[in-house]
This record gives sequence, C-alpha cells and structure tokens, in this order.
Amino acid sequence: MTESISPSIQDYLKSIYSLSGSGEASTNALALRLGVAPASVTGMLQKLAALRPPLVHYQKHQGVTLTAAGEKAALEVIRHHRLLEAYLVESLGYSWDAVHEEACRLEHVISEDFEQRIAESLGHPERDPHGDPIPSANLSLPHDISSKLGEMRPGQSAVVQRVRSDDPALLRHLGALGLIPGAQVRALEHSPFDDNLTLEIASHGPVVLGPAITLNVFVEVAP
Amino acid sequence: MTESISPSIQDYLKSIYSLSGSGEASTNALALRLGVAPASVTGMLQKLAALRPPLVHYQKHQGVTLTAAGEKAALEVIRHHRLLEAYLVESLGYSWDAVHEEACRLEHVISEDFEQRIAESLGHPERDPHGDPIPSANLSLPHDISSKLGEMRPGQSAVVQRVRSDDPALLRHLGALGLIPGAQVRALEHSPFDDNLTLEIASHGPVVLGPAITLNVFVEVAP
DNA sequence: AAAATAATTTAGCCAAGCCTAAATAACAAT
DNA sequence: ATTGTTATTTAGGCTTGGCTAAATTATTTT
Repeated sequence: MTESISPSIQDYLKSIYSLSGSGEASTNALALRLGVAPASVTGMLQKLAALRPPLVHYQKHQGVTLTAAGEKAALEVIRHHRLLEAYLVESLGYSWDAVHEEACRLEHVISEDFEQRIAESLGHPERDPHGDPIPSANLSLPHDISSKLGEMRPGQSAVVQRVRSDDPALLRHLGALGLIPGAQVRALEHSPFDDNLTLEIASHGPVVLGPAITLNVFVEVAP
Repeated sequence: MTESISPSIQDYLKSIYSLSGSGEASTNALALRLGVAPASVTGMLQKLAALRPPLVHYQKHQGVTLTAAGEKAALEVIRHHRLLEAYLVESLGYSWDAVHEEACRLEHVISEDFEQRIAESLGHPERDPHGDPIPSANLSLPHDISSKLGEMRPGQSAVVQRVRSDDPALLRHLGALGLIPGAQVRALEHSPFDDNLTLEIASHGPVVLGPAITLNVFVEVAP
C-alpha cells in the first residue's frame, strides 16, 4: 500500500510543507533548507512524484507542492516533532533552545503508541515551546491569526504567540529578553529606515530590536 | 577520530556482544540474530575489522570478538536500550512486553544529554524491566551470579533475577504467571526426560514449565 | 583417507541518497 | 530579440548495507 516513507523523505516533506506555505517550494530553497545539493533535490522530487500514491505535485522548473497524501505524512512528522519538543521541555527539563535537534532525530522513529502516550501525559497540548501549533491527532491545525512583531507600531500592545527559529543562540537571546510565547509587549517606537522597533516587554526593560528578530516573532495584537 | 558508528554497525556490535558472552560469535549466528544473509555479515565484519580503530577482532572462518573500542560502543548502545526500556515502563506506562521494539529504534538516536536526563529521572536504575543489568554511565556492568531456573531442583528456593526474551507473547505469558524479576519461587518437582520443572510461584499457583521457559529465566538461588 | 555436509567467504549486483560537472531552461535587461 | 545570469535538470559516480549464486574451507561421517 503506502511505500515506506524514509526519514529522508520525511525531511523533504516537512521542508516542502513549510516552504509552500506561501505558494510553491523551489528546488533551490529546499536544497538550502535541507543542506543538500540542488541536484539531489531534483532527484528526490522526481521520486516523490513517481511514488504511488504520489506525495508531491511536481513539474520541471515549476516548484513543488504536497499532495493530500504528502501533506498527511508531513503533518504526522510535524506532530511528532512538536509533541516531542513539548515533552522534552515539560517532562525532561530541556531548555527551549535545546529541543529542536533532539526532536529532529526522534521524530522519525517513535511509534504511534509513543506519540499517544506523550500527548496524553502532556494533556494534549496545542502548542510546542516555541508557540508552533501542534497538529491534532487527526492532523488538523488551527488557523493562524498572528502577525509579525515587526509590523507593530507605537502604541499597540500584543501577546507573543510564536517564535520562528531553530537557532539555539537566538532562542537563548530571546529567552533572556523575556520574548517568549505568552509575553506581553508594547511597541514604543519605530525607526523607518532600519526598521528597528523599540519594545517594552512586560517584566523586562525596553529594548530595541532589528528586523532579524522582529520578523521572526509572531504576536496577537490587542484589540 | 572515531569513524561514525551507524545504527547498522551498532546493531552488529550489540549482537556480537551478546553472542560472544560464551566465546566467539559465528557468522551464521549473527546472520540469524540480525535477520540478514550470512554473506552480508561477512562483509560487515571485514569492514568493522578494517576501521581505525578496529571494532572487532576478525579472522576468516574463526568467529569474531569485540575489541576494547567495539565493546565500549556496544555497551553505550546497550545502556541506551536498557535505560529506554526502563523509562518507557516507569514513566510512560508501557508494559514490559512492548518496550523492546520501541527501545530498538530509539537507542540509535538519543543524545548523551537525553540518556543522562532519563537516567536521572529514574534514579539511575541498575536493571531494566526484564532484569537485565544497565551498564553504568562509565559503562561497567556488575558480575552476573544468577543461574538458570531450569537448573533448580526440588526443595530449592530462589528469586527471579532476569528474563531473557524479546518475544512479547512469551513475556505476556510470564507476566501472567507472575514469573517476573523479584518473584519468589520454589522448585517442587523435576521430570528428568522432558526436563519439565514444577514450580511454585509466590502469590500464584504452582505450574509446570518446559525448558523453553526455564532455560531463559535466571534466578538467584537462596542459600 | 575420502567423501559428504555445513559454514563461510568471494564475486557481482541492487537501491537509497547523496555528490559534482555539464547541459538546459527561465528570467531579466538591454 | 539577443545576451547574460540564475535556476534547474541531466548524467555519471560514490558509499552504505543489503542480496544471490558460486566457490572455498572446515567439519563430520564413512
């Protein structure tokens, strides 16, 4: 029935899933994200499209998107990954900057039984430690209504929803600033040319943040 | 320095370790245990012996044993495996017959950090759910002084130490009998020809057990 | 000791996933 | 429209860890 979906394939599906949020994923972008030569990506895409059932829609030179089967497989891996991240933090005392790598290795090998048990022991959490939503057991995801921190303007208040980064150093930095999911923030000032944002973070001092940070933190702006 | 030790190599080392408890491991025995053709084993053994440092002592037609480096690597994997089995039972509510398969997949991918955290959270256990000793963090193992249940004779009492099996069905059966590590038993009768043993298991009725069982359960006989 | 059997090794092959180098297609700019 | 640039694909190879079939070595039996 379903051809075995190798760890490598799972990684491709994950990457295609996140890159094709905005349209189609390009060969180059995938190669960059996967740390692999573009030619290798082409080869794999051809293979994924030739599987029965196909996991991707692929036509030469036109990027790639997931089929329904591909998306299902991707969401299964993403659920594993995010549940694991939550479990590592909640139950084993990992810090949020150390979980990504471990989850990346574990996500390919845990059983559905394991998945269910950690989900249960965590009380079926809806978000991982970075604020990313965890696909439910039937693989549905809530609609995302957050906007970028960098789009806030002076006077607006918001709650941090999600931090998009796997870089331990950046995550530690954000943690030290208190810029973590749930944090209350208020925009104080915006510099038009460098796009810096001066931000007041509840229970921490005000800070000036560049776009490298503000474009990767997502917030829900207060009404 | 150390060439990367792939999951496949780890499996070979594990198998060589347990098979060479009694002397040297043969190509055929390894093939059988690993579920692989004998020719594949030969190929891998040649490779393991050619690594720098070599992981095995190997000479054509003469079986194989681990080098110091090979044994270290084997014990690391075994520590992972047994700690994981303990963790799955203690912290995630697995039954003892379901942990082997999961641990077999996880053992190759967990980090030293993960290992340390589960060891700590379990209070550095000395045995896994089947009674197998867990190598300590510095990879030492206690000397085993147990004997086979099948060697008990009427009148002797003992405590079950260890059950050697990965077969879920057998483990469930033993669990139902109460024949688990820690159980107190007394030999009532021994049939010389079929080697059956009639055993009284504390808090359970007496049962007659064949050698398929009694040779795979290890006990410490009371003085 | 020779022959039969069993165990092991060699030889040659395959699939998965990666690589580099060369060819081609798409896109942008004059 | 032609040229240059960039993105992508093709072609050919490599490594890992398997496989089968045939050859060889070891062991047992007669």
